[in-house]
Amino acid sequence: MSRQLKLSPPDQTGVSVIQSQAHATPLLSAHRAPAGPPARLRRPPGGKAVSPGKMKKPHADKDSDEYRQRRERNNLAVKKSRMRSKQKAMDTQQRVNELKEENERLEAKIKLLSKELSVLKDLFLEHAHNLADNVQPPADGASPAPNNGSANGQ
Amino acid sequence: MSRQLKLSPPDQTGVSVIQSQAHATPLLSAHRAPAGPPARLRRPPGGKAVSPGKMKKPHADKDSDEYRQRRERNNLAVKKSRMRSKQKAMDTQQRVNELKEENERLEAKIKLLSKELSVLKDLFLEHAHNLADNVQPPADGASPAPNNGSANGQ
DNA sequence: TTCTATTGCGCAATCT
DNA sequence: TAGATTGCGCAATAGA
Repeated sequence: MSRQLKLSPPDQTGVSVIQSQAHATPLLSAHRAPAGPPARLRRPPGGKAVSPGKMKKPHADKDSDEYRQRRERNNLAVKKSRMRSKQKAMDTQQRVNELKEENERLEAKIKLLSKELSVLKDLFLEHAHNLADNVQPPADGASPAPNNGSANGQ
Repeated sequence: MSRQLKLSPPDQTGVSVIQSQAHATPLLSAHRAPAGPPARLRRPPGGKAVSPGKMKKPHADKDSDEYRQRRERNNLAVKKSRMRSKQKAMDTQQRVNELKEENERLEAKIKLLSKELSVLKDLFLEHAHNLADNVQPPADGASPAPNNGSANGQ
């Protein structure tokens, strides 16, 4: 992850650079691999071909038994790692779906509660009026109870 | 994506299958590449080395100008595709974070509404009692009003 | 059929 | 030292 950010040369632009030498050299060149030729043309059967005593540490000959074992283990590790990566991506997507559903449930609940609240508020106001009417005995010819009211708090 | 599902041998389960032959064969073998040797040992500079007149259609020689152009275009496409893939993964992760926040907000709102509802219900009951007391002037020893009520909707 | 997009793979450099 | 990651290019093949 950080390797790229720390060491590798900018190849994000890529194309042009590669293009210029694409035909001349098979490819790979601006990357790492201090002692790593294209890998396809590497190690032409016949000799080291890379000037002996120059490479830091080829680790082992390509034919080496140890080399193959290392490669094999790494290949397995790579597969494993990639599998995990994909699984993780799928899990994340799944998580999104779950959260979406959860959200819908919560919104529905909010809607319900809001409705209930509204109804109760109306009832409350109505009763409050009734109470007031009772406390105030009807006198004169005034209208008994204009118990109307903008009973809407929502 | 679907290639795997249609043609390639089941390696989604992966590991085990691969493992079985991993050591035996150097590498690459159960996959495609009908005419594609390991690629690392392929075309050792000096000769075709793959028995001339055998391959169905190598498309073009590795040295071919057209071949390099095709490879180059594909390499670009690959980079592009992988970039998209990673971006998508990041977006999905971001989506998860957003949904989580949204959820918290909704839950908080539900908590608030529930509390409001609770308070209002209590008030309502209280007022109902008061109303009943006023309406029913104290007489005898009978209970003034059966104003009870299962005021619980939740 | 051709061209691009995807995907599995192995390699090598790095990271842990 | 070994396993885990990651960028890369290749080849097969899916998709248009």
